Amino acid sequence: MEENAASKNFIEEFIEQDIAELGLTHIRTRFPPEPNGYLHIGHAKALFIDFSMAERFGGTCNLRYDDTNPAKEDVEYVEAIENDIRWLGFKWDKLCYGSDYFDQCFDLAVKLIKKGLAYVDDLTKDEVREYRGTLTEPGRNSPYRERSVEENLDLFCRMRDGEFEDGARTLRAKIDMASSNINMRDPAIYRIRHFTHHHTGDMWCIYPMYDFAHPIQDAIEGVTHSLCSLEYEAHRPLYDWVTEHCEFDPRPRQIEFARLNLTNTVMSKRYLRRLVEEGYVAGWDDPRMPTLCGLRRRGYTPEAIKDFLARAGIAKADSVVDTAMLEHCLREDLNVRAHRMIAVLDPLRLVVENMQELEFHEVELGNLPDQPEAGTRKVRFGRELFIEREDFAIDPPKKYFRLKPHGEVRLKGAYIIKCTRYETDEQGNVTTVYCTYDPETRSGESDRKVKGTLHWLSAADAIPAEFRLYEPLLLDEQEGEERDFIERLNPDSFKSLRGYVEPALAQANPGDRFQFIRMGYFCADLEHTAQRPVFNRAVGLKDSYKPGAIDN
RNA sequence: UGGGGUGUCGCCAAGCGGCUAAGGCCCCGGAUUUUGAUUCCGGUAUCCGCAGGUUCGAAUCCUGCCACCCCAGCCA
Repeated sequence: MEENAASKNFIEEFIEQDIAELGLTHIRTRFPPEPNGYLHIGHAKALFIDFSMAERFGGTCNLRYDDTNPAKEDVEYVEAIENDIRWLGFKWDKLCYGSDYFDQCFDLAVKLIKKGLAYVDDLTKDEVREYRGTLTEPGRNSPYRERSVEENLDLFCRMRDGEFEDGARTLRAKIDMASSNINMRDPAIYRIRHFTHHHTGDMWCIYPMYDFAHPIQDAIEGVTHSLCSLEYEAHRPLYDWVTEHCEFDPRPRQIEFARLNLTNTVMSKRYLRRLVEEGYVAGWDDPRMPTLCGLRRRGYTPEAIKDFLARAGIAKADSVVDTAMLEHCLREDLNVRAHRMIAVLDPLRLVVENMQELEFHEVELGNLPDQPEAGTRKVRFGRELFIEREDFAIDPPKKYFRLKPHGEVRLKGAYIIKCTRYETDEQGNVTTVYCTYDPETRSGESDRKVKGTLHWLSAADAIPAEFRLYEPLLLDEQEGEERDFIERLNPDSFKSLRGYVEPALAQANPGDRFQFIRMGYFCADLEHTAQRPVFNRAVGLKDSYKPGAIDN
């Protein structure tokens, strides 16, 4: 794997600069998911950046649950998150919970109150909104803004002690209601939430806001670089305000990068949740989902995902990366290691007329091209075979290299056959194709060339299997008005086919990946068993055959 | 509209005042091929959002304009 050593991304440049100017000796980052959903490939980008930046400078990265809002979070997700991160192959230094710092957050809030930098506000949610002003007009000070330190301390402690209802009061940072940056107009830093927290139980009924808790968590853990996505850029002044006035030293630095977008894919948790809850997909791990569990079930490898992320790059420009790039990375990874097997997804009966009923010839197939050390396996060639329905055409288009009446084709690893005739049903559908094989053309024993090579299965040995084929969940965005994403859903994103696989595949375990020759890369599904084989197509092969093409 | 960002090939993305604007994906040729796969060669921006300016010289500096994204949660 060649590396572009010369080119650094902007985050590396910042970190190098900080190392040189601040004399940092240990770089520490953190990956801070909120446990309110499953990780998707967008999170994988953040993960990749957090871990790779730390690693590049010999530092470490913590996994920290950003769990300051008990109403949205659940333990169900914390286990799934750890599992997904491990699957990707990242190793965190410390496993932390933001909620483990609630004591410190509370103490720091008290400290700010004592410094005259925070106050308890009695304004309602609606009033706060009114007082905040707009993008163009400054806000007004809350009538409670000038309460004494003593009163604020008393009220804040009573908030903590559960004396007030949810929403009755908040603790606000006293900054500047006229700031051109709305995030600095006395942001709420604590709110009352009588809610059982998945990690701290009923210990607290007030919870710090992200903008207050996050910089504190970073500082406490000794995070040097807090890497996050672009939408937090406007919050950076507040992040810095918190670490400054809480008097942390050294202080972490927040750096923002553009999040990942993929063509024909939704990434927002809100939309993914709708897909699951409204039944458009089978679950969070539906192979069409961009979740890590979905990609895993689909057959994606951690290596392919990380390679993709590295290739897509890290920058600040909003972008939408072509899903073709992700698919390319998977093919490139699987090409060198997925064993070549045979599956006929849409079977058509082929009878070799010059073979006897119980006559079989054993032929050997290589597991990996150009890699004899990957081994071989033996299969039987017999009178009755299955070929792919699309590999036979009565009236083929030009440049059709497959089987046609009186045409010749090679059966992979076996013989060259010649089509003699075919039968159809009343509707004209082909039911059986007949051919003769040429005994002189056994694989490896003949120089005779024919243009086409087909995959095939011996009907006597083939095992019934289900194949699940996937297409993008979303259709291309139309020009002009934006539709609700539900209307963009691809009605044909999932198709199930009943066909056959070669006997060796019965031994496959869920998660095993193969290339089914000429059909694509497949992965044994979670539900796969020897009795009921099920394979998901992770990605098709590149295909330069264009049946409709006009040839000159 | 106030603030904060971003604009380099169809899609990502290098480039940080000086040879003919990296690379990847996609696409198109051609060679090899018992996967129309892989592999291998070769091709694809006289131009860097637009307009001015500075300079011997700019995608890189300056000015103005345009487009897009983010911020008015007691979400993260």
